[in-house]
Amino acid sequence: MKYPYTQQFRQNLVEWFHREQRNLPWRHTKDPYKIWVSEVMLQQTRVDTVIPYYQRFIDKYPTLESLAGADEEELLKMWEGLGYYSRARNLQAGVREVVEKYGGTVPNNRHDLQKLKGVGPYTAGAILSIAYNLPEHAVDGNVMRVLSRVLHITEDISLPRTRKIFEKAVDELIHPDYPGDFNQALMDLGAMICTPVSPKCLLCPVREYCLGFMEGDADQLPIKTKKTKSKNEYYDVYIAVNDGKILFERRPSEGLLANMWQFPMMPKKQPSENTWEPFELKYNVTITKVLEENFVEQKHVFSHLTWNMSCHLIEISENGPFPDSVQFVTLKEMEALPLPVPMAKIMNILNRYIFHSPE
DNA sequence: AAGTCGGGGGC
DNA sequence: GCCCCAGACTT
Repeated sequence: MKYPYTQQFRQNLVEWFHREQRNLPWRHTKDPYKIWVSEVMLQQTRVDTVIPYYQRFIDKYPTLESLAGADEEELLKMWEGLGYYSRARNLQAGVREVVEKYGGTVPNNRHDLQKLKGVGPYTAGAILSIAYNLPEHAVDGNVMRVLSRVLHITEDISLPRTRKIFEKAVDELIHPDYPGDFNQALMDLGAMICTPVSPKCLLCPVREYCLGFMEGDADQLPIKTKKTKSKNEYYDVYIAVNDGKILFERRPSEGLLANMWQFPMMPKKQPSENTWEPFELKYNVTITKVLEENFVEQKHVFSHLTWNMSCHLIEISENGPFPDSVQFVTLKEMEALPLPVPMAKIMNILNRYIFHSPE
């Protein structure tokens, strides 16, 4: 049976949005480039986290051309702490494609947009509807949650194919006069009212048209089965000092935390495994003094794995030669390098140790 | 379809 | 601790 409240739902939702929408930095522009930047940053990332990054990023790269010409390490530094760093590289690659193939104008059709690096079905729809005011669906986790309740859709949203059901639903529901506002209204509703736990149905502007609310099981939706299991990884981390400089290395250009910088790390199968000699061999250094054998134990949880790091503070002799990815850097030089959060944590502890140590 | 890819906030 | 977030890409 067909959903009978299409007209009222879309109208009440958009009217509510026009009254209650959040004041967000990227809502003061229709520049497709800036909308694009915001949407990429918002992938799997909360609004409150993104806001300061977005503002710094637009200040530094105010135009598509400025981002196209940016230095990659500087770009990564701007993204530092935001996570999913391939987003930054893909965004720059996409922007460069637009400069080269489309003369600097962001495409206004789904076909060309989705061919750009880092632009998938959601981001394409968001750019099209918000920047170009076109009636295109932009289905994310938020929209699936809201519409699973409104339309009482009980398909498992953890299955990739389920997204198509919601895209079709949006195609029918979307407000033809305010497509961008409609899509953003679904987001705001999901963020403020139709929340994952304890949805505020009594405050909802469209509860009269919500099948889930009528059934009384809105808070049980959406159905999501798949659960992620994470595994433990163990490392020795060597903070290796020589003449005021610290041994540092750039991670490989692909995979986890690609191209970001770290203290040298030796993977261990067991926490008890000893990697001191393998470390000397791998990095071609000699340990001359152990300053703090157990400097700090640091744990860092990623979405799919956990790093358990045993950090050691040592002095080494500079043997070399070293590959390009390995360098001695001063604390000052280190500040300019993009560090993943687990390394920034260790860095903070090291700074406190150096500058505030009681001894 | 399942894994990979960060980090933080809320409970 | 666990869940989820304005997802995309690879295999």
